[in-house]
Formats: sequence, structure tokens, C-alpha cells
Amino acid sequence: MSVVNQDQDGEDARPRGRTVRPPSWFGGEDEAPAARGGMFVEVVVNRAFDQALTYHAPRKLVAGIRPGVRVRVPLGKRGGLVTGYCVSIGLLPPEGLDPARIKDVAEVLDAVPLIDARMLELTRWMAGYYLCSWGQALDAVVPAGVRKQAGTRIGTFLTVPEDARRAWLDGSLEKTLTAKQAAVLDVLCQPDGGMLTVSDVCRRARCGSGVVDGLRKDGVIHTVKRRLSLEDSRKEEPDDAPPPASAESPTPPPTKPKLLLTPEQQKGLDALAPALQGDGFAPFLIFGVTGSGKTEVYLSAIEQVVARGREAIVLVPEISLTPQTIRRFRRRFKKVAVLHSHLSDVERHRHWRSIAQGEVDVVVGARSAIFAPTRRLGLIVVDEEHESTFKQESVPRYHARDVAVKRAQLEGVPVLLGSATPSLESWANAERGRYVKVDMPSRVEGRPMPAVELIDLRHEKNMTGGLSDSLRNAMHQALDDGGQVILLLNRRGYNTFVICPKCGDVVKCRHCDVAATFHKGRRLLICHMCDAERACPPACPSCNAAVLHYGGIGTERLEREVLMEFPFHAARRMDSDTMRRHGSHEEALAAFKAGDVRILLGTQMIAKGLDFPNVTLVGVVDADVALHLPDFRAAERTFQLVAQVAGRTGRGDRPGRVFVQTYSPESPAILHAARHDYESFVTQELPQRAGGLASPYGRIVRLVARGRDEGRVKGYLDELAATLRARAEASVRFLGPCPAPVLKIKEEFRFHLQLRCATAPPLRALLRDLSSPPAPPKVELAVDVDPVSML
DNA sequence: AGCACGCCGACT
DNA sequence: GTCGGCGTGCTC
Repeated sequence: MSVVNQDQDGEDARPRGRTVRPPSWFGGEDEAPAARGGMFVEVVVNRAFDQALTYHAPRKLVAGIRPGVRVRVPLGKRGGLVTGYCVSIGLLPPEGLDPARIKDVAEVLDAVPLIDARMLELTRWMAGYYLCSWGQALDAVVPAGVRKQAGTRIGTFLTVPEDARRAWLDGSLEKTLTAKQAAVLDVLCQPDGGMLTVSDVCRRARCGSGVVDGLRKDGVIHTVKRRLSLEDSRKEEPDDAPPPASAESPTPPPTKPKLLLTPEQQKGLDALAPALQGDGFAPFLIFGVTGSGKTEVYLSAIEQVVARGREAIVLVPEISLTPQTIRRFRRRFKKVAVLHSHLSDVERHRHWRSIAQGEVDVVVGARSAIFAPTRRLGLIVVDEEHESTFKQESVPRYHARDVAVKRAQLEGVPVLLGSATPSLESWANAERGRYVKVDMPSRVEGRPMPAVELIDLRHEKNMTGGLSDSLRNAMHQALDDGGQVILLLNRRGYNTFVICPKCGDVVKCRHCDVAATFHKGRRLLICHMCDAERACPPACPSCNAAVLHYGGIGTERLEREVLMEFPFHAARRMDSDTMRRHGSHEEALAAFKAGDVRILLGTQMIAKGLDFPNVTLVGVVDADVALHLPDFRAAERTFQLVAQVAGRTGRGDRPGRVFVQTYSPESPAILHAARHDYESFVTQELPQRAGGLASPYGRIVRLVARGRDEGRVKGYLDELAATLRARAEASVRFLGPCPAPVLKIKEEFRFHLQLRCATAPPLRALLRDLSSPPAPPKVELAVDVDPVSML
């Protein structure tokens, strides 16, 4: 993204308020350590301020402290202990800090640093860029399961002190002991008696724990506590989770692939080759149409890197983390770790450790996999880089694609951003020469792009359901010819709204300012914002009129229409309602692949990445769903969705067709998507962005205030906006404050304010300090840099 | 974030 | 005269 590069170009992003100290304070080796002995460490704690604090590490802790380990330190007047990350060590305290105020580190938590110097640097960049504290960035990078050391525990073991051991061995001790006590000593002084628990010893010595307790009281034996590693504790719970991915032998075993690259793929790979073989940051945008075989290019690129003994990270949107994708990587590489979002803490911890120990060649995962603790990273791939799921919607609100570019820069490795429909940000970066663009304009085996027909719903007569005559006829034809059909409708539920024909009110969620969706299967109105359910009201909640009108079509209703129209062809609905169960996703796709299901209909989860050669028809039931949302990316999203789903057909020997139903056939997003013409879309869309200082021409930071008291939220944001306006440089444009497009979610009212500017520094300067006016109680402020959702 | 310090209104 | 309001600032 543009700013990633702007930062490269010079101005560095430092976290707010952090004192950047000259390297001199680290001191040279000839400098005497401070009088107290030990060393001084800078510690970042996860609090709302992000000043690194200096602590003194007493002698006995010095050996264990390194940057990247966590420490317990006293903080505040009462000196309560908090956990923080050691970020640097030195022999002298920083100048200008009263030595008397420096407190001691209480404890070192990790034997091994959780992150290395480069990842520390990455988190510091994130804190500065995304306007969060360094501690928050660090906590995003180290999974909770790793922090909690999930899967490990503290064990208590018995030992015999050296003098007692000698006394036992020369026989002088034995006389003073009972028979049972002697048995215990015998067990503990065996060569394998090193790490035994009380119960181990009692079992072997055939005695009760009382005997052991007695010996402990007499001081003949001692106890030590030791943390059991993942492996150790696994031995004791043999029936727990599966072994780490690295240890899994893939099924089937990786075969040396027959390298059958198309000339275009080879050309693409050739363009990457110098970067893959060299050392250095090199960002690429792989612009390849759907079906051009981008994945094969990634795989070959990764192979080269792995062959050099390096590791690769592959980011994919969560939704395409399908068994299909995973199998493809497993087939090709021996040591693959897959990081799903639904791993348990223990599994995540295990993966982390195994990656950190260099047991993994390829890490495949969603968003947070960008933080994988690889040892010798050689390549980062971001597939479907335009996907908005790479943006995290909680603090720190990072964009994994942009973090990937930054990480690649810090590690000095190439990064491949791939898409058939690149984000305008990445496209602009390529145009500006920041990324090298690699074009893959044609499909493999010379297959044509599918023909796309636009169906103007304004002229469509007698539409009772979601399918126009032409689309329905095309479906019949495709099915009669033995083909399969994909129908996209990006809206769940049966009816999308319930309206009173008398007063015109729409039935809303009780907790959100959003129309409730009728789910016929459950006979309920469900809020798609907060999932709250309510019974279908017998009469209008506003005017009590007896009859309510149910309107709008969702996937559930489309499914019914398809079942009625095509009773002899199996159809399957895929949306988050039908795909709730684990494995249902895989099962549905398998049934479609096998041909048992002929019609696959669903939300965007069927629009992307699927590769089924027998699909000869794709229908977009309502291309306009996202087109009129109050978001400057509405057109871009619409274009991407239509272009992506159109790409699901024509992937086999038979040509594919696409029908796109719309009320806006002349809108550029839909028109250009129908022609598979990304560049024309971009050419007409980019100028629209420039005027409004929208991305990629401007930087946007969105401030959202929310709370249950509408007046207080509004008042606060108004006041904050006034304060900022007074402080802002003239180049900063203010949009708002105003109510957010969705005014209320889960009983909280939301107001937002957008700040836009052609460059980042004025925004950063302005937003460095948001402490005054302070948010009133029960009002929270969210700062979203490079927002992806405006709702 | 917590938590203390600090400087102006209505109370014993 | 004091208890307590929450604005301001600090946390090594």
C-alpha cells in the first residue's frame, strides 16, 4: 500500500511518543557497568501508552534476558507486576533518567525469545503506522496460546542434594532410614532417577506419599519445579491433539512435480527469478486473470526458495483455506504448516514452536500467518491480495498485505501479491514503479474467457423470483448439456426485509439500526449485524397493521426457487447458515466436484478460488447488492466479485458462459467486469478517487466513537473533531463528524469522522495525541488507519 | 488503561 | 474550613 512505500522513501514511522535514543547509551564493552551491577533493559508493556520503560535487570536475571523475552516488572505507584516485552538491553541507563526511579525486573518468563529483532522492528512499525501502542502490536504478533504457553505446565520433581546422594552411596545414610525411606532413596539415586514426580517415586518404591513427605521434611530430598515442554507434557496425555503439521507425513507423499509450466507461467517465473535467487526486498504484483495459473507460479517460486534452505509464508483469505488449497501445498512440499483460524491454543503453540525451530518449509495461513516466526524467511506470497479479509477489524487494525510488504522489506526478501482483480492500491503502486508488475493475461491451455451477458432487470417482465427467463433458460441448457451451474447471490436468508405496507416501516433488529432478515427454515427474523433473533411479528410493530409484506430475495429463497424449477437436478446451497458444521464446506464441494450436485448456489464463499472444470454456467443473481453502499470502494468490490465469480467457469474443455443480472448494466463496475476488462475499470475508477483524496490518492484515517448514550457519543466526537480541526494542517480534509452508515450496532450508537490527506505525515502528527478531550465514560474511540469498511 | 495529583463548588 | 468533582499527566 502506498504508505508502506512512502515510509520506505524516507520518513520513518515511529510509534507515538517513543523516545528514540542514540545507540550510544548501549555502551561499549569497555564501559563499566552501572554501580548496581546487572544491566538495563527497555521493556514495553501492553498499556495504552507506548513508551518503552527502562528497568534494571539484577545480576542473577541478566543471563536470561534478551530482546524478545517477556519479563514481569513492577509498574505504577503500588508496584503491581505486569508483563512486558524486553526490546533492548544495555549496560547503562538512558541519559536524563533519574537512576533512583529505575525499578528491578522481577522475573524472566521465557527461556527463549518469542520474537527476533526483525519482528520487534516490524511491531514497532505497526504501532507507528496503525496508531496503536507497541504493546498491542506485540500481542497481535505473539498468539495467546504461545503467551500462555498452552500445552505446557509446571511439574514438581524430586531430587537428592549432592551431600545426601554421597551419604546414600557410601552407605552412611542408609542406617538412619526406614526400609521404605531407603527404597525411595534407591529409586532416586538410580541413573534414570533424574526427573521423577512424587507419584513416580511412590510407584517405583511401592510406598505412600507420606514417606516422601517425611524425607522432604528432613531435608534428605528436595523438590524442583520445571516447566514441561510441549513434547514432555504430550507424553503424559497421549490421546490429545494431533502432532504438529511439520511432523505429519503428507498424504500422498510429495512427488517431484513434472514441471509443466505454460509459456506464460514460465515467463512470469523468469521475471521473478533474479529476486528469488538474490537477497533483497523485491515487491511484485502478479496480475493474472482467473484461470491463468497463478498458484503454479507461486508454487514454483516457493520451490526455488525452499531449495535454498529458506522458508516461505503464503497468505490466503480465510475463505480459500480449503482442503483443496491445503492438499495442493502438501502434495508439493514436505514440511507445511497450515494456520487456520480455528486452531486451539495448544495447536497454535505447537505450530509456532515448530516453525521457530526451523521444522517447517512453508507456512500457509490467513491474516495472522504473516507473523509466523520463521528462521530464514525467503519469500512471502499474498494470494488474492485485494481481499478485504486481510484487514483485521480489531486493534491493531492492520492489513496483512501491507504488513507483508513491510516485513519483506525488513527481512530483505521478495513478496508476491497476486490477484486477477488487484486492489487499486496495489495497482497504483505498480504504476508508480514501486511494485514490479507481472502480467498473466491469458488462461492456461489457451482457454477463452467466458462470454458474459448482462441482463437488464429493468426490462425484465414477469420476474416472480430471482431468476430471469434468460438465466433460467441458460441453466436448463447448461444442465441438459451435462454441465454444472454456479449461482451467486451475496445475501443470506429468505426475505431480506419485512415491511409494513401501511406505514412503510421496516422491521428492524431490536439492538441494531438494521433491517432484520427473514429466515424461513427457522421461522425467525435474524439480524445480520449482531445475530439477534426475533419472532416474526404478527402485526406491524409500529402501526399495528395486520399484514406485513415480506420482500427481497436471499440465498434461502433462491434455493427454493431452484428446487421448484429444476426438480431433477440436485442443488446445494452454500452460505454461512448451511456451512456451520465442521467439514460441511469440504463435503459440499466434494459433492459438487463428483457431479452429485449439479447446481451450486450461495454467497461469496462460492465466488472465489473454486476450480471445477465442468462448470459451464455462472449466474450472478443480483450484481447490485454492494454497488450502492456508502463506501468509496463499492464499485471496486462489485467489479471484483463479478469478475471473480465469472472466472469460475470455462475452466475445462468446454467454454463457459456467465449471466449477470443487474439494474445498473451501464455502471462501469459491472460493464467492465462483463468484459473481463480490469484495466478499463481502473482507468475510469481511479480519477473518481483522486478528487476525494480517497485511497490510493490519499491516506484515510477513520475515527469511530461508539457508546449507548447517543448524545454523549455525538457530543464527544463533535468536540474531538473541533479540537483536531484547530490543530490540523490545511492539507488535512475532514469528512464529518456524522452518524456512521449503520447508526446503531448492539445497542451502541456510532458516529464517525474521516480524515484524509494526500500524504501520511500530517495525519500522523495530528493523531499522535488523542487524549484530549478525553472520551467520556462508556464511550470508546476506534482509530482505523486505511479503513476497509466504512459502515 | 489505571491511578494520583490538583484545583474549584456545596456541605458538616 | 473540608469532601469530592473530573481535567491533566505519568507510568522506568
